[in-house]
Amino acid sequence: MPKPLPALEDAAPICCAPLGGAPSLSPADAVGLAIRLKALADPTRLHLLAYLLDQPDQEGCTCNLAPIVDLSEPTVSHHLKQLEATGLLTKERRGMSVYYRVVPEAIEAIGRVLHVNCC
Amino acid sequence: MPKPLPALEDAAPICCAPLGGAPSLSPADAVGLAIRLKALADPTRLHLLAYLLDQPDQEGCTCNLAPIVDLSEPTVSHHLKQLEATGLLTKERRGMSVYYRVVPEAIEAIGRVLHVNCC
DNA sequence: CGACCTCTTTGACATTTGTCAAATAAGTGC
DNA sequence: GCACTTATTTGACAAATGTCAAAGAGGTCG
Repeated sequence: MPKPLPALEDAAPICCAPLGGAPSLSPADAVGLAIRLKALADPTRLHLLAYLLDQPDQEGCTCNLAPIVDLSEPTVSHHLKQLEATGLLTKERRGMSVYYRVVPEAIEAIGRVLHVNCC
Repeated sequence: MPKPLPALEDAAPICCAPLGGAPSLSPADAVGLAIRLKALADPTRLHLLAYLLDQPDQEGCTCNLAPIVDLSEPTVSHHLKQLEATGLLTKERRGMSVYYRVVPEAIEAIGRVLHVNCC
């Protein structure tokens, strides 16, 4: 039985000790990191993030994003929900549309954990 | 049908343009990055990597690692194989044992892609 | 209200994943 | 060769994942 990854609320707060650091990765931190990495580990979600990062205001709405990745709106909605659940995106309703916006610090934070050697 | 992620050979060589960079993430790069991130996105594999990074020589053998993560040897072997397939570990047989060693540059490279804002 | 637009939820389905036990492979030493 | 140790492969299984169509929810505007 593959240990089911819990929702992020149950996981440790934002993980930051580098992977090989002095206080070795605790099991809870490993789970928290894994959840965040898994949210990132999908071509469609990476594509969505990259697209949003390239927008002037780093945001976009579902109906706008679905054509970009060439998937149905429900599917895109599903991906956006995952990205939001892990804090990689924020959502905001404005009128009829819902705008998703990148949280660059969240992406940065994950990147920092992977800094094993150099600066 | 969830597009099956191909083996890494088919994917782009080591990915390095930051996610939000000028040449927006190509589909091939997205797949390559996703494969690597997915290899990382598991608590057990993170645990294994963290443990290996903390060893003086950054290496260990299967029979040594299985107790660390409290899983059967076949399962650990399976995880190690994935890490090796994505270039995060190298393996080397010495006598009866097989030693796996971390490739810190590979982890670094992934971390760099996630550097969205600062230096 | 009612027609319309945008987005999310639900239900279904095939694929992938993590796990183990059992069998197999690779190496050592008698 | 044979017994033994270590590692991997195979086969099975439950759970998670990515996808869509259909139905529902939330807003807008006539």
